[in-house]
Amino acid sequence: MAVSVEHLKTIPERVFQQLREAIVEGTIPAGTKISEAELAQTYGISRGPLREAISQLAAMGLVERRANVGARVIQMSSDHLLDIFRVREALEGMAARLAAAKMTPEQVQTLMETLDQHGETINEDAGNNYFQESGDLDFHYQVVMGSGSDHLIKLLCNDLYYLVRLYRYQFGMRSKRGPIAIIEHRNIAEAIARGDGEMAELLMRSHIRASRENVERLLTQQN
Amino acid sequence: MAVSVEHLKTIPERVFQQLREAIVEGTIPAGTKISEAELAQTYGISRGPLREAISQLAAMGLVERRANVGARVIQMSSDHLLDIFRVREALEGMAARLAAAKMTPEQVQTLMETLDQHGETINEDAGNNYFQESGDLDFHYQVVMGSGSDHLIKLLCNDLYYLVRLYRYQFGMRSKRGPIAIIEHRNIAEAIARGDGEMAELLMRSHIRASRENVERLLTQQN
DNA sequence: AATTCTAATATTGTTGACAATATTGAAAGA
DNA sequence: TCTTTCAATATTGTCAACAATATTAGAATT
Repeated sequence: MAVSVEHLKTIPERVFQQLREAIVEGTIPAGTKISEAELAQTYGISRGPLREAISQLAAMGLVERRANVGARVIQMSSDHLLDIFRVREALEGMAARLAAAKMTPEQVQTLMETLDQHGETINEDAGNNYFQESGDLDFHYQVVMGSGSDHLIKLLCNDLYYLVRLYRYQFGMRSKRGPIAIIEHRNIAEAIARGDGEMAELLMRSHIRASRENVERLLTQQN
Repeated sequence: MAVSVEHLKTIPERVFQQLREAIVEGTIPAGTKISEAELAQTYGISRGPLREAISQLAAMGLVERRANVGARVIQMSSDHLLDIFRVREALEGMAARLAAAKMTPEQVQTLMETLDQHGETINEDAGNNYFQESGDLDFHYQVVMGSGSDHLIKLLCNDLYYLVRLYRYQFGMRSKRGPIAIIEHRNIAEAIARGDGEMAELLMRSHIRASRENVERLLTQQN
């Protein structure tokens, strides 16, 4: 997922982004101790800015920090994961509702084109993999941006979606919901397109709830 | 509002809390430039830990930071304020739903007692002031804690409620919704008590929406 | 062998000095 | 008088050394 890199002005900002990506992709595996000395050397910086970056990671829940002991990459539990889905259901439901009222015709147009593209891709690779990884969040991302709510954008795009990506790397589930999910996406997009916020919220919540229930199922059967 | 002070282990944590309180209460007024040198001297610490504290404040949206320029206390706009209400509606609606499923009888008991107390208080001072300030957030706080969702607790109790308090100090509106609000609180609590999550969510959302619409009204008539 | 204590080591927390950037204000030119 | 330039100043960003705390390893004791 491409990330806009407008202002890597300061070292903490740059290192924060790099560490975040490394953690999300598993380059730094779950549970790993974050050694300040080691990382400082790796990035060729001093420990001051590094510590600020680590603070940010802790604030968004990617690492857990204990005083005088250090930080380690979060290890996501099932409870934690399901909890994230519930927050997403609430926030993204609201985002869809607002998007229906605020999205510009251009944004709606782009959204529809994205869905067309996903439709083709999903036929190509017979389903789930690519979609699960990248396309799904693309859709959600656009809806949230369309809501025009700075708070929703920050909470979802800057924080929660990174946790979602982390979970996908860590748990690595193959969901098979791809074909169904894309239909649900289309229904949501259409509700947004015709300005029906009530319905958009309803459908978005139901979409995310279904996703959560699917994960719940997979979790119980693999344990 | 009393704040649990278990771990002021490290300087950044302690100073973060102190600054947060000072900003919320207006001791450091909106728009004020945060001078690192000055504050470091005030608190008798060096700039390193102070900067970490400021980063945390920026992460939760209490100050805005620009590279090589500095941080200043946020000045809340009407849009910003209304945006917060929408996020609250989404998150607290979900919190109420979960609370209905998860709250222990003891927690429900405590919640009811809190409401009784508020009922008396509100009769005493004929209405709005005390309630608006402290009691209202008490209720919401308890519901969120009862949800058992770590993410909701963090987002609401650690972040958003401070912004809400900041707005109350900054805008200083007298709402007159006190008596109505307390009835709504009671209805929500009863839905939670009988385990009706669906209804609890509905009522909580409607409660917060009414609050937002009230603020919206006050904003347009005073401008 | 297991446990407790202690000293050595390693890691995080904090500081003060230095570097880089932005702001200010006065002088010069239009 | 207004604008522009540029040097002086102040402020933020970064670093490397020092202090405080936690972890580890080994010796002593049971």
